Amino acid sequence: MRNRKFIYTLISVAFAVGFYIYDNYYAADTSNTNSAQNTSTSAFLPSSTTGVIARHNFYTVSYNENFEQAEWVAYELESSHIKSANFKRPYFVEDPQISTKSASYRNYKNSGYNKGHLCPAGDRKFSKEAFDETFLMSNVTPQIYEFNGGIWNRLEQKTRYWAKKYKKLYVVTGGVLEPNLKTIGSENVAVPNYFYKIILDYQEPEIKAIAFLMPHKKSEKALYKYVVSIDEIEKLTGIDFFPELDDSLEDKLEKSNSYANWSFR
DNA sequence: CTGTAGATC
DNA sequence: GATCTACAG
Repeated sequence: MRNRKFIYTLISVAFAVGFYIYDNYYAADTSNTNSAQNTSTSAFLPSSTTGVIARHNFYTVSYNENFEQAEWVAYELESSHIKSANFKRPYFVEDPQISTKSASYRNYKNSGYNKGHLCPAGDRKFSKEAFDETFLMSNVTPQIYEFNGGIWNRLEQKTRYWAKKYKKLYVVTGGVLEPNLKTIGSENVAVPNYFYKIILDYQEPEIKAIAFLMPHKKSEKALYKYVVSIDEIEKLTGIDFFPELDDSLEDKLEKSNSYANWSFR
């Protein structure tokens, strides 16, 4: 009888250990195989002029408290991320990782400006968690309706098209934060006069980059009209965009304002 | 896709 | 304030 009890105990322990191992393996496995994880861009993060960086699960923010918004938002965009799920939009909430508090959504109410995503919700549709994470107020900037839903939306769609075509992109987006901008709300959220988006395709043999600088206004012009060099955006923002790149490659990519390698379809 | 506003509890 | 539905480019 004592033997039998011992064997039962042994079996129970074996199951418990087995489950423990299985559980941990399974947990590790989902985080590794789910391409949703760790897309906050560990490589190629720009420099931060503020030192206030929030690493979220699906994108990274450098926040500038003076302007009550991000100076940049960076993330990876892979072809596998592009999905057409129809998630319900959640409410915008403050970013818990910003100690100085990201701007409240109340600043935008009746301001005449939309809450424009920097990391678009449409780029994070591979999971509800990723989608919802784009609705943090640190990922938002004031944009007029005609810009956000117009040429800016066109640029975001083109970026998704390139992600599908070129497989994997590193994207950096922000408003140009400069003195004397108009502000909205009680917290004085600055309204940028220009927005930029920089895209890196770090894939041999043809590593390529493209940068856009757009005036904050309605436009029907072709997207390529807004292509500039990364150097130009660095001059305007004081941000070093790809410090992790090999210097000679960085120089070459950043001084170019050619879009020859990018298909505008 | 990108968004907002009004009604309701 | 949260939630639902309707609507606009």
